[in-house]
Amino acid sequence: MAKKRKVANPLALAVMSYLRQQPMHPYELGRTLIENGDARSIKYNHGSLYAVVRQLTSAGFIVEKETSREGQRPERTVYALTDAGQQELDAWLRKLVEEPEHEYPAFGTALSLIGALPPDQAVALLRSRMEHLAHSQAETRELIEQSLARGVAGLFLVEEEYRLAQSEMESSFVDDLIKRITDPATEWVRSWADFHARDAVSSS
Amino acid sequence: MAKKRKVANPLALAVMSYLRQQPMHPYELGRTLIENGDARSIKYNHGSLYAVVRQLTSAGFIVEKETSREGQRPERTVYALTDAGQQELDAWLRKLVEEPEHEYPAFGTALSLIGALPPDQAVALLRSRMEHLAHSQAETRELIEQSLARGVAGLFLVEEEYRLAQSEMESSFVDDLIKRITDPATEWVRSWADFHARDAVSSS
DNA sequence: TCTATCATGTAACCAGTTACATGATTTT
DNA sequence: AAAATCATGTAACTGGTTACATGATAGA
Repeated sequence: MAKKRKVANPLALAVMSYLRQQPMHPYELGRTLIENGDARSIKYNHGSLYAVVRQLTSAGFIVEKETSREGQRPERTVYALTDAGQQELDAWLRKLVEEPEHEYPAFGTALSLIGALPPDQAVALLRSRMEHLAHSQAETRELIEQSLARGVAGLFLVEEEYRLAQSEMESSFVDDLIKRITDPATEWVRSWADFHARDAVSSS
Repeated sequence: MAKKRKVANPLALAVMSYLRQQPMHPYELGRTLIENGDARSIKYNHGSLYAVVRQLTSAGFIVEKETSREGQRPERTVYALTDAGQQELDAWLRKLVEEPEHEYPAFGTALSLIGALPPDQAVALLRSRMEHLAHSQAETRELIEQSLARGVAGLFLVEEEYRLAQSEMESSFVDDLIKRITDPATEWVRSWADFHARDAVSSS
């Protein structure tokens, strides 16, 4: 039974990673995350950030370094990474890079229950999905090009390239799936359609 | 701002989908989910199931149909899908099939922070990942074949095929990434390495 | 018969989200 | 000078997970 991380939210990983460069206060962490574009791969939520910072603190991975107040603004508490934090960051990141995790993408869920829709409807929806995918791919490609043009190093685009590759593979998968469903030679479509034929009759 | 679903947990979708076939009690829903293999695409947790059932009930998507007690076993409460539930199920499933969602796969997170590791370590870990991927692909392929051999209809394997396709694309992406990192012609690797060279010296 | 596993559910706890608060700065 | 937005944080709520409880059945 794999030891659970004391703090499991990916936001915490980003927080530790930023704090390794330099101590910061939470709000600044959030801004960095956004500006940096990391919020595209790590779900960011203002409220969660403070929660995560609290958790990291009580786990001993970060410490309050100083508390300063400017004028009448709320206090800004600056945090720094501890030694334990360093180690946790390193171990966690390595694990993430090395070991694939079992995940639950929404489209997987959709596919596992798609039988609940009649095949012709499923096909129509899948076609529509293809268009959505094409749009978002175009956007991602543009984002990558613009970034390169602005001189962003390739290292920071790998993650977008990954997103793009995923999306492209999904497109071809869906394309193929549509073909299979609409191909009269695919035996299982028959029973699928029959199953729904009953419904259609009884609900009319 | 997209209307939020009253009940958002994917488990709820599976529950409604099963209840459309026939009324059941929660424990049976759980068993079905496992036997059926749907737990591979929908995260299942015994406790969450009861939570979700409660939520669906108070949202009016399912109702308590009867409560029976056999011997001294705990009561079994049987639930049935309501009309509102039917509609919610249909709308939700369609949306899931039609609209790609922005997601946060763990490897995306890893890639967005991989710069925090020195490039040679990154490469070593990525190589190791390739092996893990190969193993899990072999398992999935086997699962698919065995299922086909047992006469499972192709419709119920689409989701595993999707998982496999994803994993395969990840393999080729990682393979390519390793090549780029180790290719001396890739300019950005230089600055990446330099960045870590400082660390290595200062921590010695 | 003792122990494990199945069958079924409840309750306490915790992580994460939504909503609120409030001074400072910029825009209209 | 009113309105909007930024900067910074806290607090209440809720969804989901872990842990507990308990009778029934099956293996050792």
